[in-house]
Amino acid sequence: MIDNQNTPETAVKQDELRLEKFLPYRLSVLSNRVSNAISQAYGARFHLTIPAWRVMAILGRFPDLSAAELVEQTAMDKVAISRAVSSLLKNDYITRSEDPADRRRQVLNLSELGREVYARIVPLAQQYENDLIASLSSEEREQLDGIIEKLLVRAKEWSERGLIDE
Amino acid sequence: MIDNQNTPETAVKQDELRLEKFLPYRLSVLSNRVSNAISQAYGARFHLTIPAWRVMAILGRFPDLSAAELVEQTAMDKVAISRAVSSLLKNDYITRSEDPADRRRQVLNLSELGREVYARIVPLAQQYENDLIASLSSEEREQLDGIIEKLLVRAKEWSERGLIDE
DNA sequence: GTACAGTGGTTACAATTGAAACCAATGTTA
DNA sequence: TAACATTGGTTTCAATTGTAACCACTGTAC
Repeated sequence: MIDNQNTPETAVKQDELRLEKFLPYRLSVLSNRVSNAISQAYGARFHLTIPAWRVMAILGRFPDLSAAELVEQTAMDKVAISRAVSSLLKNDYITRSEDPADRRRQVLNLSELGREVYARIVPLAQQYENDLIASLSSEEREQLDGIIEKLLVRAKEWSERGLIDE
Repeated sequence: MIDNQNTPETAVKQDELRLEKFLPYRLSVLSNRVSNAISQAYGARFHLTIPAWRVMAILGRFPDLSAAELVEQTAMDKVAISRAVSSLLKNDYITRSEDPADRRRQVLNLSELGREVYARIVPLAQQYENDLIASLSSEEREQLDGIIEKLLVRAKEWSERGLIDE
């Protein structure tokens, strides 16, 4: 429908932006498609939102965390964590206990039920990841790993040290 | 704060998910950080949301599109496009004219002002992209390009043909 | 012609999200 | 000890987003 012939690969004006090749845009499309697909898979089965599943995924690996430590681990904001935690408590997927040493702090863990759900979702998630990278060679997978790591470092610097030029 | 020593690279239990290495998660964190940083840069200066800027970016390259064609190009949904278009009209960043051949269809274009803004944002966006990939070698940049393309194809198949196993 | 399906686009309403205000407990300074 | 800043976490309210219903117009079948 859209005539592309006037913008051949070899001659792009510098003052034009080829959105379909613009990395931030491609990352956004890719990430949204992937997250939506996966969350449909487990969301329907276990009534989990993306933030809630993330909290479970972290607690599955690192027990005895507080909400603040979850914030630190996930880069999610504290309100999102708070809501995810309260919905997980309603589902009985996690437990919460007071820290006697600091009565503001509340220690979170997967419940028995939560561990069961976790154990069922993990292979599902891994299956999606495997399917996603199925068309990559093993060299490409290693390359991707290193590249993403570098990009994450850079993007984190932006959020910590402020933006370019400012 | 979190003790990582009990999960060395070399020995990960298969029934655990190392979220910080899980590709969908990393993509999400990366994409959010990048989009937020960039949109802060142009959003503050030009009162543009991410969807609105995307519409401008497409119209800057492909004039005379209708809203439906924007949907096709961007993979955004039609409501988001409609809202972006109406806010851009308010800003006088785009123009809208009826298609005499089909009175439902409305043809969109950057206005004079819109072209000026576009011309100022494009280098800004490119600067961010360059900064993001600054730590990649030129080989890595090419690798990334090809890899993302493959991943996008796969993820698109998910959204078109339904999920794995279903 | 009139019916009726399909398309372009907007509106309405509910769910999700984010920013800021807030409460309670702790730490720090004097 | 009293004052005040800090931290952990929740609530409130407004902005953003997604789904579905909707209106206007077009194309096709009869």
